[in-house]
Amino acid sequence: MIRGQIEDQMVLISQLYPGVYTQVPEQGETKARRRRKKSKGESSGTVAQKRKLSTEQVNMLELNFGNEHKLESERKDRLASELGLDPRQVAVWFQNRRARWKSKKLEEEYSKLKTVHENVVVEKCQLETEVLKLKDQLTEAEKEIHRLSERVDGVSSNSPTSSLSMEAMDPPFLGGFGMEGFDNVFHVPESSSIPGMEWVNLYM
DNA sequence: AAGGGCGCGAGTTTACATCA
DNA sequence: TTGATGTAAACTCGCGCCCT
Repeated sequence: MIRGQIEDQMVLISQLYPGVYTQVPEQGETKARRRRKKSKGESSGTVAQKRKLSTEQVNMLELNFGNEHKLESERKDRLASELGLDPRQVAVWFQNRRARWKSKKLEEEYSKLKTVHENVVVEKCQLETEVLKLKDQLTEAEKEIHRLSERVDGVSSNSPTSSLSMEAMDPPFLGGFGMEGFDNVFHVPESSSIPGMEWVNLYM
């Protein structure tokens, strides 16, 4: 069916352009055309080749391209004869089509990476906010611990346990050690708890 | 190893269509 | 009508691979 339409079109084209695709009409043209550089195979009498493949030709080529992007010479010759084209035209079409395909792929890839990057940036902001929040909580916890230890000292200043100083009670990662170096790694999800740090959760 | 033929990718040129 | 712009077809160049 499509094959029949293509053949009809080929007949029409061959009537319009005797010497199919190797010449363009020189007289009575509706538009002035720039002269094309001669290709290797062109004889001195011929000028440019006909441009724009027909819809059917393109459809058939697209169908073939969909099956396989590479073009073996046997398939090229078969396609060329089926479509009434020069094998060289088929080869060129496939080359250009591969280039377009690659370009489109790159665009898609770029678009995906851009989306991923945007998501990562948002996540980074959320994590930074979380870190700030946790720092605040930590500061509050330190203050609370300080208040409690002062109360304990005041009540039993003479008891044997009174030697329990603030420094001794502090977890090693608090106070003197500071948190500056852990900005990027100290992330505690809101819903989770850390073994051995349950006391922190009391203040959350 | 050398060199010729061939196909391919990348980049460019050319012809044409479309639109403001 | 015309110039700008986009796109497809064709071209050029350089490279790698294969064969002799």
